[in-house]
Amino acid sequence: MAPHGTGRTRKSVAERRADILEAATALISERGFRGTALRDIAAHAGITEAGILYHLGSKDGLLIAVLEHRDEVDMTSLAANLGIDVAALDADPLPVPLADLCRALVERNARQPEIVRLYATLEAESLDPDHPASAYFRRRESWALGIFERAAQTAGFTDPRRAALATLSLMDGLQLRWLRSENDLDLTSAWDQLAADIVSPAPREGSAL
Amino acid sequence: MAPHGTGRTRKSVAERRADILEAATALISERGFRGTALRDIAAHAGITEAGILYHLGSKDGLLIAVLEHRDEVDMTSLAANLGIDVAALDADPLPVPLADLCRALVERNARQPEIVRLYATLEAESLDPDHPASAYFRRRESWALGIFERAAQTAGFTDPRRAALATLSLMDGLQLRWLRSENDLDLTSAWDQLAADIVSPAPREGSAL
DNA sequence: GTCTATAGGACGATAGAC
DNA sequence: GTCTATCGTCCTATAGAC
Repeated sequence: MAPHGTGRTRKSVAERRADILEAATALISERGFRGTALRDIAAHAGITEAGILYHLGSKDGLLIAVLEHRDEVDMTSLAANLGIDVAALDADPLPVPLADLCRALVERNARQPEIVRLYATLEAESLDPDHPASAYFRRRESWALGIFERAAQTAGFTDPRRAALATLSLMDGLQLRWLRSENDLDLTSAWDQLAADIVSPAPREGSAL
Repeated sequence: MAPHGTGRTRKSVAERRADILEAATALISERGFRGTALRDIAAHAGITEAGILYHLGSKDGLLIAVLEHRDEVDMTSLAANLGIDVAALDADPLPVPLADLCRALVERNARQPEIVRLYATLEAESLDPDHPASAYFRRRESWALGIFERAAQTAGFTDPRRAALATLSLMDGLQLRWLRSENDLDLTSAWDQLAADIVSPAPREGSAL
């Protein structure tokens, strides 16, 4: 059953939305949300400013749509890479140990630097409580800490919370460096080197975590 | 000898500059550089937009002045905290081991969250090569890697470069989390917990770095 | 040395034609 | 469903009065 009956529209609503979100994602990851004009997004999406506002309501609404769309895509591909169901990402004994979770995330991120930059930029920008994505990133942070903590439990860490905090922080910091000097730093191999001592629980007393 | 002879000016040029830089620092750390209007900085500094441009030349010039001013202040206080001379920060066998360097940095940062936020925000924003602070942050990154690497050498790491990368990344990531949830995270004690296994060289084979 | 006044754009959003 | 036209606001920067 088609969206509606006229049959005259060249692009469906969904296709338009996808075009807009794609253009917005690319530009916002380059210049930040506040540094990107609706005009430029419109030009890249082959539509006018008014057209965007018709589909997304406002510039803030566009940002939220971009983020939620990325979440959907990313969760699906993450689960696929881990060989588990999307729903299993919320399971309490997470069926994946910390090292595998990190490896999958890093591998995926290495393939999409623009997206990583989008999140890095917005994560910093949204530290301001007045930023439209502030609430979104607070939710996201506690979700991330949660899944990392469950993965650390699966891996057998004595202090899963601490392991989660260390791993997440190291990953964020490394990705920032990778984004700045994309040439002389390979994200995946750098991660493998740096994370070796953090990502697996201590074999015995002495190298704690 | 006073700045000049009229004796009528209520505030000296240096004082004006200081007022402007202080207001700019506070606002830019809240909203990012591109999200902050000259108008607002002027209002907070008790001056007009034209007044700021007279003193700093342009908005980009203001940003560079803010960053260079912070560098001056921060280098001085860092050296003082470490009990060494400012010039010694550039010495090649750095007279300070990695753990002490990190501890001093974290302690200082814990006392000035707004400044940490300024750098976090700008560091992300300036990933765009067109950003006015892009070159500044590239220089800063290689300076930081350099001093961390020398501190790692002093501490006796077998792979100082790797230790520097890991430590810097962990610190940046942790500070980002601290900024987002300032209430339930004490930066200094969190750092002490997370860094324990990274910041000192392995006593023997098994917990590498 | 600092101000007022204003130029000259870019911005997000709305109204209404098609 | 998408456009054109436009509003009102905000922006950086300059010129010139004081």
